[in-house]
Amino acid sequence: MDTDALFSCPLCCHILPDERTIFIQDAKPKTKFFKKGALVAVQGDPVDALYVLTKGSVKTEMISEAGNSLPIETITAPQLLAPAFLLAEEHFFPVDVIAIEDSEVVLISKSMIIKQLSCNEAFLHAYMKLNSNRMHFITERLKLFSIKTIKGKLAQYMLERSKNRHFVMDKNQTQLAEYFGVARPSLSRSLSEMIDDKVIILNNKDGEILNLDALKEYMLQ
Amino acid sequence: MDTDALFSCPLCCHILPDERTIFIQDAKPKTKFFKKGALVAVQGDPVDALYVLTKGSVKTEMISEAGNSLPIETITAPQLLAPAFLLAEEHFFPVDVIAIEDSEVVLISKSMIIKQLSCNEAFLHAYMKLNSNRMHFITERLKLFSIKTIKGKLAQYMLERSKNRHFVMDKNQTQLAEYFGVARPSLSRSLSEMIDDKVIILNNKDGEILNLDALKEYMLQ
DNA sequence: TTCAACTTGTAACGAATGTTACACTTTTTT
DNA sequence: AAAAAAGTGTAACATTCGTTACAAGTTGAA
Repeated sequence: MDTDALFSCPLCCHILPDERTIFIQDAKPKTKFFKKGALVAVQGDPVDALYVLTKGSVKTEMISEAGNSLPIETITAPQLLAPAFLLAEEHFFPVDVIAIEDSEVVLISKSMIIKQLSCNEAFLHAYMKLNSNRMHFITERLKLFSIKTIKGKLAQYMLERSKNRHFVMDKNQTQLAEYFGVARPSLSRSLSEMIDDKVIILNNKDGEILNLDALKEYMLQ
Repeated sequence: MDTDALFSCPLCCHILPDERTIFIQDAKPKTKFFKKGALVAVQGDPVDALYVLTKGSVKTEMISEAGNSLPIETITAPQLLAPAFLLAEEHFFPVDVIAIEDSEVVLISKSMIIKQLSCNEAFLHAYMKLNSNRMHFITERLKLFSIKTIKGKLAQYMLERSKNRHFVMDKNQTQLAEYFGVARPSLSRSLSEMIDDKVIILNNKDGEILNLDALKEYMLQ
C-alpha cells in the first residue's frame, strides 16, 4: 500500500504526520489493485468506504452496459473517488469507474472517516470544500449538456477557456466529440461551419474569436 | 422574518431551541422579499451567504439569458438555495433562481455558518448529508441528459418510478417535455410510438410496462 | 526515409427531433 | 351550462445530427 500517496490525497493530507501511524492501525485500510481496463466500480455499487486512488488513473462514465457511454472525467492519483456519496442516503456509485492504467485503490471505512471528521477540523473543512468543488464541476458538466446544439456546446467550451478572444483547444476533435457526447464527423462539420461563417479561426490548437456576439448566439438555441 | 420557517429548514432545525435567540442576535440575518416571477439570483451571482427560502417557492434553471432555459428543479420553503456553493472555491450560483410565488429569503452570513458548523455537530452532519444528497440529485439529472433519444429518456423516467411493471407519470406532457429539454410534440410522438409498439400502455397518469426488455433497449442508444 | 497509426475533412444519406399549425378532448372557471 | 383555458394528438416540413465511408494530412517510430 502506498501510504505516501494516501497521505498526499487532498483529504488525508490533513491528518497530521504524528497521527498517521495510529490512523493506519485503527483504520486497517484495505488495498485493491486494478489492471488497466479493469472495472473499479460500476453504477449502483454501494459506497461503504472512502475510495482513495493512490496509484494510476481512472476514468468515470455513465450508462455503459452495452450501448453508449458518456465520459464524465479522468482522475489521477492521489485523489478520491465519489467522496460525496459516502455520506449520502443514496450511497451508490453514480458512474462506472474504469482503470486506464494499472491502479491502486485504498479503502477506508466510513466509520473511520466519520470519526476523523468530528475530531479533525482541517480534515472536515477539506472534505466539505472537496464536495463543494465537485458540485461545481458536475454542475458545469450539466450546463454543457443543457445546450442542445453542437455549435452551442463549442461556443460554451471556447468561451469558458477564452481570454482576450483567444483560446486553446485542450482536446483533439475525437476527444472533444466524446466529451460532448456527439459524433466526431458532426463535430468536425459544426467546427468547419463556424470557421466558414467567420465566427472563429483556428490554427491547430489555438483559436481566435472573430465575432463574439455570433458565438454567444449559438448557445441560445 | 419567518423564524419558524427558518428553524424548520433541514439545516437550521439542528440549532437547539435554547440557542435560537442568540443565533438570531449574532447572525443578524437579512430578509429579502420577492414577488412572483422575480429573479432571486442569476447565474454567476456570488454566494456569500446561506440563502434560506422561508416562504413561497422558487424554480431553478440553467442558461436563460434570452433563448432556451432548462428547468432544474422547483424548491418549496422551508429549504436552502445552493448550499453546496457557499464553501466552494467557485462560490457562484450555477443557476437562475426565479420566484414562482411571492417568497421570502433569509440570508445568513457565511462566517456564521462556518462557526455553527464547527460547534454544532448535528448541524455539521446535516450540512454534509444535504450536500451529498444534492450531489445525488444533480447526478441523476445528468444521467437523464446523457441519454440522447426521447424514448430513452422516457424509458429511464418510467423505470425509475416503476414498481412491479407499474408506474405513475407525475408530470403532464408539457412539464415532462420541459424537464427533458425537448419539444412537446416530439415527446407526444415518441410516447405514441412506444404505445403503438406495445412496449407500454397508458391510462391517463397510470402506466404499465408490457415489454421490459424493449423498454431497457431504448436507453442503450 | 518509410510505413503505420492517428487525426482531420468531407460527402451522401438516413434517423431523430424541432417547428408550426390546427383539431380535439379534458379540466377549470365563470 | 357555457365559456375559457389547459392539455393532447397529429400532420407536414425543416433542421440537426448520426452513420458510414473514404481521402488527405500529420505524427512518430522502425
